[in-house]
Amino acid sequence: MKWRLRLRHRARIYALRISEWEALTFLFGRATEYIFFGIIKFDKNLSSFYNKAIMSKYDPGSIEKKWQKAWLEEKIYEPDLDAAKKPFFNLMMFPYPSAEGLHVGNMYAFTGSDIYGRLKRMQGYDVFEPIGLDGFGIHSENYALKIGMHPADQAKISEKRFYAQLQSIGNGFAWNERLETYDPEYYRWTQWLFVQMWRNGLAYRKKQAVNWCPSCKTVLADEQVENGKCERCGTVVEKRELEQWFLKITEYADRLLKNIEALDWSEKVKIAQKNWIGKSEGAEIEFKISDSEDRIKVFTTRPDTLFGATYLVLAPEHPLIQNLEYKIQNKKEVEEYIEKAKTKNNEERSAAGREKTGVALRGVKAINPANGEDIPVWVADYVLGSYGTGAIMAVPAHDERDFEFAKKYKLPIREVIIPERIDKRNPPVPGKKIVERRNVHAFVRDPRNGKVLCLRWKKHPWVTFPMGGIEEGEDVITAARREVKEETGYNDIINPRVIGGEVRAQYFAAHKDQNRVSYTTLVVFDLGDDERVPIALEESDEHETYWADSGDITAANMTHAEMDIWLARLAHEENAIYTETGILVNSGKFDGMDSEKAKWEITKFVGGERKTQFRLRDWLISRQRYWGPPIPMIYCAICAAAKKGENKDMPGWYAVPESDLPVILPSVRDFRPTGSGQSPLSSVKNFHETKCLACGSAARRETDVSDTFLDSAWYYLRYLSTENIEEPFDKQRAKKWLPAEMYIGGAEHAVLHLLYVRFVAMALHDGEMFDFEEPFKKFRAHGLVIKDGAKMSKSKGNVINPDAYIKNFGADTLRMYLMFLAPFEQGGDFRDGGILGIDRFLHRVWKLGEACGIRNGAFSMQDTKGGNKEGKGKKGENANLAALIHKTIKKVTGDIEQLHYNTAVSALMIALRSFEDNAPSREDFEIFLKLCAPFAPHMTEEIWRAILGNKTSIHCSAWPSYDESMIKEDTFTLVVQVNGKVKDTLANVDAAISEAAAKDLSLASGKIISALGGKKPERIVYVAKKIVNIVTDQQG
RNA sequence: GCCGGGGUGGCGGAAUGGCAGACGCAAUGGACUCAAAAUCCAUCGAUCGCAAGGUCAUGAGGGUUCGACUCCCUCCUCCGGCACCA
Repeated sequence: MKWRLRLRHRARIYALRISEWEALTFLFGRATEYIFFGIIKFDKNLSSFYNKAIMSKYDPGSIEKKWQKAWLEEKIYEPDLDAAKKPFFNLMMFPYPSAEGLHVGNMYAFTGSDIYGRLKRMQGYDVFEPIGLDGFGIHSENYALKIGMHPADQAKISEKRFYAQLQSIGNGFAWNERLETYDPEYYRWTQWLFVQMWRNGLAYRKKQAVNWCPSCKTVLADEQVENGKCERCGTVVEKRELEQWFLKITEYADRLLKNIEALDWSEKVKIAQKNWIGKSEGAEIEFKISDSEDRIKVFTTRPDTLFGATYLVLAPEHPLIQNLEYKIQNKKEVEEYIEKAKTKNNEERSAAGREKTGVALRGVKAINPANGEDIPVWVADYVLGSYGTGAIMAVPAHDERDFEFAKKYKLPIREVIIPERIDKRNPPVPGKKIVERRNVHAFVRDPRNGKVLCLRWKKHPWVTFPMGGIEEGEDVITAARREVKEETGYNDIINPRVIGGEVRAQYFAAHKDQNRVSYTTLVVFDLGDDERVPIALEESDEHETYWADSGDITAANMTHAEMDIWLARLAHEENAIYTETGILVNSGKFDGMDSEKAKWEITKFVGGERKTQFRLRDWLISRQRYWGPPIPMIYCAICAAAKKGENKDMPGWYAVPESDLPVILPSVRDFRPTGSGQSPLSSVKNFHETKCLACGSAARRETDVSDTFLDSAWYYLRYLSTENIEEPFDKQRAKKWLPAEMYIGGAEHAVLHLLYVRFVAMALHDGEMFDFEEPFKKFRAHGLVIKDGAKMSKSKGNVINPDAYIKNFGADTLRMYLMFLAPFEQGGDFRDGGILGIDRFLHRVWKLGEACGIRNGAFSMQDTKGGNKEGKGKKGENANLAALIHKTIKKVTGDIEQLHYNTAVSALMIALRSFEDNAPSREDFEIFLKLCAPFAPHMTEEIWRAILGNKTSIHCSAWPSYDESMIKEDTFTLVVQVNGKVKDTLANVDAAISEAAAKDLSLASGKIISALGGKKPERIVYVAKKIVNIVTDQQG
């Protein structure tokens, strides 16, 4: 595709040259002709050729470079960070420099963000749009490893390349404030941030099972593991017991969750964060161990099902297993199971279709505190050690996982919650007697044709299955058989199956004049043979028997209020378990109670405690890699032995004093990851050997580096004070510029960067560094640029580099094309073909600009005659043009505010066409040019300054405002419908027309008269300034 | 499985209760040209019809409404996110 495009483009340029040459020769020819004949006349044809000959060609290459340089010199994108009156922080996610350089996906995001910023700048805000590089981290390090370069050298190369590319796309970046996370002047403060966390008790070290990527040879945070795989390299992650540094993000779980509600952020990011934080409300309940002082605490969100808890399960990591050793009779078996569970990697543990495994702790019994029953205790790896208390009560009747496990190991299943339905067709009548009953419904199917045995009631509009009450001492199947025989006479019914448990229903039984509360069981039979016994008269008086098609057995056709539940259970048969809330049964004194109420009543009853659990876990920030900021901590073994240190829970650990920061990442030749759980720095003696700050004895520096996401968790703050060597950021400036007005970036960071950055801001807020808790007022996730139906990625080989497109068409064309593809927040398909449409558009704008310039005398060789001729005699059109201009201002402004760039561009295209037909005044054209400026900053600047002769940048000019009264039209097109179908449109109807007049006008239309065909209008609907709908009596 | 977001011409998309397909791409025809390119003009959902005009069309089916791409219900399907979280 690419070659074809290039060819076309070359052909175009070539053709352009020819046409210039042609124009010149033609001009010479005609000029001689005119001189020869002595005719002093410029005809229109000639003047247009003349124009063509003198006009410059739109050459984005030179124009773009020229203005990029001029903007830098004039500093038009550098707001005064201290004195700005209307600060507007327009932030975009900074890129991590990758091997391929900037790709179209990055450019898409930056352009979208920049257009928004440019609108705000022209609206009079002091827009601050900084840029930098997130250059530390595994991503960059792996690339350096691959090409055999040192990451620091590689960074310098990437830096140059990225900045050149970022320069070429024409964004209004504040280049003075750029930053790189690997710059010691930057990571000095990343380390400072860690020290603040440490001092505030938010950083700690702990040994636990962590995610280890065997390919990246480092540990990872939970957020960096996707489906059990490393988000960087896709390798299956293992569990390793390691001592690591964590940041206590869980301490902020509740606030992080609560604040989400009020954020003006993309909804999908908010939802992803909510899910990730995963708040669950429930209870902690203690189970005593028989003949022991030990207790097992479980967390459950369903304490209402406690009476149905028929066993307990401990996670393999659960510490109590060690305590109970003396009681466990099958110790060896249990130990083997635990050992096996440990070595299982995440994939095996979570693979689809996995089967649950477990081992009973023989000799250990727990006591269900609700009913005093002895229940078995199992160990199984479907229970996670890291969530809740690492132990659960299993309620197989009401939990799918427990059900699966109980079925496999033949553990008892006891139903304690049943659904309830209130019959909408025969609702309970207040004041009537309430009678409780146990019922059966018999579902009898004829296996030959699938038909189902039903009753049609004679005195009531009911259709039911054979049904009735269960008599004293009778079991459900016997009762169902009896009812079928009594009511229908069928005697040979076989294969009885009870489907699920009881369902409670409340209804009014009209034939008995009482309200019923029924507990009904569904029994399914197959029909054996057609033989029937005679039925009693009182039965046949009540109802007739018939066979219904299985398709007619629906909740709408059948009278049973439980029908929807029956249908769901019939579809699943034996696996029909009920996991929702309902009414309690088999639960002693709580029988009949509503689940929601029973949750807390039962918790209280057994002395449990209400508890909130979060799914979120602490942020693991150590990395056993080289390319990152060393964690600024020192460990002294002597102090540790003496239990001395800055934090009594972690004796021996000291933070590097702020005055000693940064701890410089030493330049070492061998920076490869070791794979031993130690960082490469652990072998650099002169790095880690140091003295204890407290006692002066030999001590060791921490050799792990911190996660890249810590670098990016505060970068927006540093942008404000890149020159400041005294402090990480200037508090006054932070107060002035933050929270940022707009933040644009990818949705893939929903639970990574966007969660961490909120956490860090909250922690700094609590450390009284600033007033706000949330750093970004508004966040919008941009869509992805798709190529050939797939996300752009190196492995798919469909990454598009913008450079070639910028070279061929110019950055302006590419910018506008990207924005025109699809709604910005949705993303779109990058196809080579579409760009030509924008290319044409910009050439037309250019031409119009030059024509305008000529008319206004901006060119030395002016064609006044031709210009005047075009400009005059079209007064009638000008009123419409004015309305269009105001409409376009409104549309473009509104669309940019909402990031609907594609429709803004479309509005500009419509306006351009009208301008071409109507020869706009200079003022009108300038308005149009301003509207284009955010999309095509270079070309509009060239026209604005070089052609129209303005002295200052278009990007600092005032955004045009519109006048609502100019948009209002005097007339409108009235659409006339007959029975909802358009039959006529009446143009130029007075906007002030009355309803009656509009109706009369419509009825007078010839087309309408014939469409009505003599039928009388029954009703006429009129919607002001839009539509008349004539409804005739034929309409149903 | 659960939670989001989609499904509209040959293609990208527009229209959030009122003329479905704005705008653009591609395609076709024409003008200009010795010719080509560029440019300009016209056509461009399907179908019936010589035409006027009719009929059908926004994933499928139902519903609400004078009127539904738009609101409600059921289902199909694609794309994201989470996934043994008790």
